[in-house]
Amino acid sequence: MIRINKELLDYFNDLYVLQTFNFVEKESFSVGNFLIHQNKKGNDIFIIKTGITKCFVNEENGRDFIQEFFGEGEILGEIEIFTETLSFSNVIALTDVTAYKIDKKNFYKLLDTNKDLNLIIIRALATKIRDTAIRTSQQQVHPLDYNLKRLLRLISDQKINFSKQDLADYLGITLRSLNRSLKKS
Amino acid sequence: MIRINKELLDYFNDLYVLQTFNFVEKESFSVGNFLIHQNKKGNDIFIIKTGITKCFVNEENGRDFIQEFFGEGEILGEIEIFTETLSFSNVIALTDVTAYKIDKKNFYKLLDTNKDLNLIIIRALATKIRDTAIRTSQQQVHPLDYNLKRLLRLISDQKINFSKQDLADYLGITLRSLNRSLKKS
DNA sequence: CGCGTAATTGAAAAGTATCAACACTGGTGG
DNA sequence: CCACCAGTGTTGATACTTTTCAATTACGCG
Repeated sequence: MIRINKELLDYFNDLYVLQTFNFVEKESFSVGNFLIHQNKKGNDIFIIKTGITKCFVNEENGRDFIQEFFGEGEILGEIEIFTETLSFSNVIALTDVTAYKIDKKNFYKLLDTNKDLNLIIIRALATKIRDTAIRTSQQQVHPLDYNLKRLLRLISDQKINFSKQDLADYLGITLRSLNRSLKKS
Repeated sequence: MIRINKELLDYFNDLYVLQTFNFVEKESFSVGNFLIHQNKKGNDIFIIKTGITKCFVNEENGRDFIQEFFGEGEILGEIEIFTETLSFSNVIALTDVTAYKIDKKNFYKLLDTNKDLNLIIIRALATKIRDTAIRTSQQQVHPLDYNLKRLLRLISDQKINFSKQDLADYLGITLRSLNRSLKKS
């Protein structure tokens, strides 16, 4: 449930360490800070180096829906850049986070000069589509208890503690329903 | 709700007509035929030239969830190729469909030699992610009546008639619930 | 016409949301 | 040191929504 992308992480670690491309910056975010704001224009992409983030959409009715949790090596902000649209989601640091940052112009330059990276990005996007599609179809089609059991299994593998509200938002249900289902099982 | 991708369509139309790349085939599918089978290995990507397809996941409990309807210029089967996994969904022809087809090896060759195409594919994937994310969060967070009203508005723009079952599967609800909600409004 | 598929509807059961009250925790300031 | 507060978590009662099951009607086509 916390996605990582070792391939991308390695790539940007090298890029940064070897200084083969001088436009990669490193930036830090404390717990609770936003990396990306919904409905704002984004001019940078981030590659998470350490830490965990939460990507969520805030709907007009006040409820949040968590798209996914992103960890090491995951890329953020690329959708906005490629589709030339405003951000459709927020990204917030759940732990302290460090991330590589590149602005739009230089990211395109990097893609233009490094053929390898094109395929790596394509794979990253394809994986995002696949994971998201699988998760959303399962959540839509199965009852809460079933989804929660699966989620609890996934969580037990992680070191981080998720708040109950985040779990509810991830499942697309209310906190009350989450607690009831937890009680039953 | 029926996604199209003019950029990709133009690209492959040219490729086919100008014969600049000889490994693009054209294939036809009649209504109800499968372009892609869930849990099967796929070795080709398709670009829809004409017609409309339905991409849906069949869950073990028998229910279907419709990921999306794809029309002209949309690419199919690319996720399986890029992530090197079995198909996670079915794709079926809702109308008669014609599509360009390229096998994995030649698709990679094409990507390798045509830099333009890399960015076009990246944009296509990014758009898929964005559209899917926006739709699923709205469906999870809003009540049925709200979602149905939005959907009906989208449908009215299309020439094709969707079955009630498909609409229900698209919304992730039962046919009975769809009918009740339709009655009310 | 007759058959199969799609669409409609009712009634009861199951699942979720809403509202509201209360418990626990870790600060912060008097 | 304690009172207070804000954030998080828990629980009950009730209303509402959706599913399940089942029966019936409408429609297209050989």
